[in-house]
Amino acid sequence: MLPVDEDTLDRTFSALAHPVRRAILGRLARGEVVSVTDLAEPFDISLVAVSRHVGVLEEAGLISRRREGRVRWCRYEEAAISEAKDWIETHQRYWSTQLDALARYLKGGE
Amino acid sequence: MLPVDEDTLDRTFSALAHPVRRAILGRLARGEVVSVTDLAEPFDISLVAVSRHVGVLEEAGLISRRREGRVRWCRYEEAAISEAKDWIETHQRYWSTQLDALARYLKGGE
DNA sequence: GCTATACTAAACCATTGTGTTTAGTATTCA
DNA sequence: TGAATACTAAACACAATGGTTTAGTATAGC
Repeated sequence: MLPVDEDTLDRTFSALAHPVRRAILGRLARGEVVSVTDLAEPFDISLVAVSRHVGVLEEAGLISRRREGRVRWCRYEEAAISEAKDWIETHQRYWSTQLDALARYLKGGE
Repeated sequence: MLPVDEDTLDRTFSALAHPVRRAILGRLARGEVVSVTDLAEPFDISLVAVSRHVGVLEEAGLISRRREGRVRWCRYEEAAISEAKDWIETHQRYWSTQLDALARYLKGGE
């Protein structure tokens, strides 16, 4: 696994740390390609606020936007979130290894 | 999988969004049980600042602290990060499903 | 060309985050 | 008991976040 830039992880985890952004990302992750206006519809905040959340997700590389006339079509990009998952899994793996070693020790194995 | 509280995810992802906290968590995830002073040693920031980072990790449930005399021993808690990973995997799963459906469609399957 | 639509930019405000230094509280050790 | 150690709390400064409203830009449709 390639080492991931710390700033990239900062941006990715920060982007995931807001419920509106998680909801937007969750919708896009289903494969929908959606305009900013449509993305904003379920929320009680202004379109401006949603537009900025979308910007944060794009900055983090979690989504991309394609311009078509007046509309910006948003779609999911898988690479960034995979890096976040990889970070978590790496540390879970250390943890599991440690637990396994403890289990073997307690069982009297080597 | 149990639905996870949004606030919990907010706290978990926020906690993971700082490089010092990821480094601390990474160390503890290896199974080490470490005092706050020892955790602070590699960093160029004050012990006070590190103590607060540790507090953020504990608030998020990612670690726990046990008091023993003057020393607070910190250790990894696996539950919280698993929930974060579950959130990511759930959305990746939707995405994969979608990709699979597309692949089947393109191949002319049903 | 004029108006409506779909945004984004800018300015503002309140809150939170992250660092600092200084104090305060336990606990240990001489 | 008195000094050193291992923190945590409190107060401060400053930047970033997340919301608002108001403008501004570009496109679409009449």
